[in-house]
Amino acid sequence: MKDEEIAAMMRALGHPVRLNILRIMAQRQRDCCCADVTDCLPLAQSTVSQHIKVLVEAGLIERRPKGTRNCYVLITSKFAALESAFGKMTAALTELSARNRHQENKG
Amino acid sequence: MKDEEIAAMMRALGHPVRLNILRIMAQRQRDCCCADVTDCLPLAQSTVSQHIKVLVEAGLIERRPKGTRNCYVLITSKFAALESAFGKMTAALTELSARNRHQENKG
DNA sequence: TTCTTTCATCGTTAAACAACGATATAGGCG
DNA sequence: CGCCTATATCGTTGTTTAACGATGAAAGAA
Repeated sequence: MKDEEIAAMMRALGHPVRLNILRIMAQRQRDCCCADVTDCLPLAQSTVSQHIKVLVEAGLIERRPKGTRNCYVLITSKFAALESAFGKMTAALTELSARNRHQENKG
Repeated sequence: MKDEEIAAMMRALGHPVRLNILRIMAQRQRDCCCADVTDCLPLAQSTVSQHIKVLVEAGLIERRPKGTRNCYVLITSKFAALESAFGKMTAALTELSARNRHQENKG
């Protein structure tokens, strides 16, 4: 996973409303459409739709047209991939950082 | 860890240059100052300093004045905390999402 | 066909971000 | 003290984001 892609997903997750939207979508029994999310938030429908679009474009959720509504589902594989990539990055940073501190103590 | 804090860290990580800066800081042997980072990037010093500020304010790195320079070190505990929070969130989302799909298949 | 519902998109506004060059401050050196 | 170095901050510019109300398109009901 390239930095650009990781950063794009992080950016999509970098807004509390969008974290909330993801939880609402996950908690919702069965289908979850835009109106369901809007009902749970003090935001205009257009604003919610815009946030949803950001999540779709980041590849974190999927749109499924269903009659007159659009249902959204999480793409769990993408969350897993991001978690893995982030974990690897954190491990690398932490390891290098620790090694440097070790040398610092010696010098 | 609250959504607002998670989102703030995610936002700070949501730019490829900042991911790069973190790697540069971690890879660097011993101290890492602003000039060291700037040397590795095709960006103005002021721009790099600004990115560093974002990382400091997100609580991901720490500034340590050292003579005429400022050294920066990763706060590994914050990375661990974020990784943990993100992992929990992902697990919750995935679990709920899977349960809903299960019920969907039944209904 | 006509009305209703759902929702994405448009247009707007204000705020935040990203990049730059220029400036200012603070620590060391002569 | 005066000079140099490192770097944070200022001011500017152009871009992106976040929020809203209004509009428009598509599916279904009357």
